[in-house]
Parts: sequence; C-alpha cells; structure tokens
Amino acid sequence: MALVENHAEVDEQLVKDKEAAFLEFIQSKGLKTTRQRSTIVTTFFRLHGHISVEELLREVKQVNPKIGYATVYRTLHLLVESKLVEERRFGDGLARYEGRSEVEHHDHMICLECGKISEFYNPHLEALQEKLAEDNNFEIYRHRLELYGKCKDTANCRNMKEKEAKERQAEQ
Amino acid sequence: MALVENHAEVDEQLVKDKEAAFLEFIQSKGLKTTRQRSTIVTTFFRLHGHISVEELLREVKQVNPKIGYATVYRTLHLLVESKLVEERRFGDGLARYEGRSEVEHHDHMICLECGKISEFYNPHLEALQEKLAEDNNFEIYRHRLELYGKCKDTANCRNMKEKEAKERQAEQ
DNA sequence: TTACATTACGATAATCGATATCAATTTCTG
DNA sequence: CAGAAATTGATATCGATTATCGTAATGTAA
Repeated sequence: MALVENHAEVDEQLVKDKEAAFLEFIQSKGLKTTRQRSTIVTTFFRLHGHISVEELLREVKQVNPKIGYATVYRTLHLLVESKLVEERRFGDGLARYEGRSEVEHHDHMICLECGKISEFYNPHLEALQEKLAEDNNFEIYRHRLELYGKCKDTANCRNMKEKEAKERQAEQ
Repeated sequence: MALVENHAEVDEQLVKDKEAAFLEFIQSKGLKTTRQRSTIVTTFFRLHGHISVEELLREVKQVNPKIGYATVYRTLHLLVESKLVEERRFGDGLARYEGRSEVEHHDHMICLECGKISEFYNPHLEALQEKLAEDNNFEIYRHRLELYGKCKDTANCRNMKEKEAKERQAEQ
C-alpha cells in the first residue's frame, strides 16, 4: 500500500501537479476547495484514457462512497473549464473525458471490433486542414477527426475482446 | 400546386427514385408499404441539408398532421438501414439526417457563430488518412472530420444569425 | 373480395444521460 | 468563532430517443 512501482510514482507526481493546477483555477474563480473535488480530481488523473462519468464515479466511490453523481458531473465541468481536461463524444451517446496532459492535440482511431481507442497526430493533416479552411474563408477553432474501423493486428484485437468480456463478467 | 419551377421538378424525379429505392428495401425485408412511410420518405427527400427529427416531423405534419413522432423515428431508422440516409451528430445532442444522394462522401465545417454547416471534400485529406491508417495497421471503415470555427465572411454569418432569430420568433 | 395473420400506427410511458433544484453542510473571510 | 457564500448529495426534471400496447391497416391466400 505504501510502496509503488516507478511508473506509478511518476504518475503520482503528475497527479499532484494537476491537482495543484486545478486548485489554482478554483481559487482564481473564487470557488472553494473541498475534499470531494480533491478526491474526484486526483482519482481522475490517476486513470488513463477516455473516461466516462460512470467509470469515474465508480472509482471515486471506492475512495469516498458518499460522493454522488452530481458532484462528479460538476467537477468534470470545472476540469473542462480549467482546460485541464477535454470532453469527447464518440457517438455512443455518452461523454468521455480525457486529461489534456499526456498529449497536446491528437485525433482518434476507434476499432469497432474490440473498442480500442488509439490516438495519433500528424502535422501534415493539421496543415492540410488549415489550408482547406483558409480556402473556404473559415477560421478553425478546433476540429475533430475520428477514424472508425478495425485493428489489422487481429491477435491484439482478440485479446482486447477477451479482456472486455472478462470485465463485463466482473461487473455482474 | 400543379406546375413547379425547373429546379423543383428535377428534385421530384430524384424524390421518386429515392422512394422507389426505399419501397424496394421495404419489400425485400418483408415489411409493409404504408401511406405514412411514403409521406415521410418523400418529405425527407424534398428537404435538403442536415435534417433533425423535429424539422422533419414539422414538415410531415403539414402533409398529414396525424403522423406522430414514433413513426418518423421508425422510418428514419429504416432509411438509415436501407443506406439511403446517414445519421450525423454534431455535439448539440440531437441527431441529424442527411440523404446519401447528393454527395458521395464529405466532411463538415460547422460555424459556431451562425450555425451554418457546410460540406467539403478533399482527396489529399482522404489519401493522407489512408496512409496514416496503414502505418498504424488499421483498416478504415469510415471516418468523420469536423472543423468547428467561424465563417470569416462575417456579413453572411450575420445574415444567418438574423434568419435564425426570425425562425425562432416564427416558432413562438 | 374476404378472412386473417402480420405488421404498422399513434399515443404515451419509460429510459437514458445530463442538468437543475433545494435543504443541509462545509468552507473561508474577517 | 460567526456568518455569508459556496458546495454537497439526494432527487426531481429535462430533452432526446426508445419501448409498449391497443387499435388500425396491409398483404396473402383462398
């Protein structure tokens, strides 16, 4: 419980930095720092990937079971407002949240077989979009590119499927 | 009521073709052809752009006021299933539908000021995506690219805003 | 065409994710 | 520490979509 491996320790430093940044934001807005917000924020940044509200709530409840839906929603909105987190929607009708830390900007590749979401960034693509926008007299604030398809590495895809199945079982 | 201008006549032919294609689909699935479905489908294909369920229902009710929400939803799902129509979501929380007729594939530019949605297609962009996918061992089934920003042609943007305001008023 | 099994309709209830409300609690400033 | 202001958690509400169900329409087969 006390000692953790290297990888996790690095993460803890990052988590602390993020929490500090969040506190700064909170204070700059004249809002209050609370145990709940702290719990939610640190829990969020300990997780990786594209996290749904439900996933986050589940984790948060392991730390403090009294924290409810509303507070998680509210804190996530604050995180988005603080620019520490971005909201994403991939068409399954529920929002997912992603820390802005790990990568600057990136697009997504979503495997429809195993559900794996990977990220990529390509400067040519970005430049091409800028050029296109300019040609159309349009100023881009942000963009979203998602490639939906299938991992060609079917072995990996199969593994993910099995993992997914296990997780589903565990939930029941 | 009888004579229409050229532009609309061309559309009518297209509408008929689409309706025929839909009937073919319906029959191939062993489903039934009904007046309601016919009304909804022809009304849909007479409209252009990115149509929400509510917009379509409003139009449909002018032809047959007894047609309800449920039937419009159901028919749109059938249209999507038949591949004559595609569903899109632009993050404002409601689905929009677009005929697959007019353009093959295209991406979207969404003005956050005036709400205008324009379409574009660029083969370089498509090729670049394919290359990227290949590099990542990924097979693209479909993709989505949306540029969110602002029309630089502010005059046009302002016009749209006024038009929007008028429409809102008209609804009240 | 008529009968009848099947499918569709329309009204509306239920669902789902997200947001708003509100009394009770906590935080922070002085 | 007091008291104003903000936050919480439970839950009501919302808006879009889906499911339900009794009634109506369709299409097939005689």
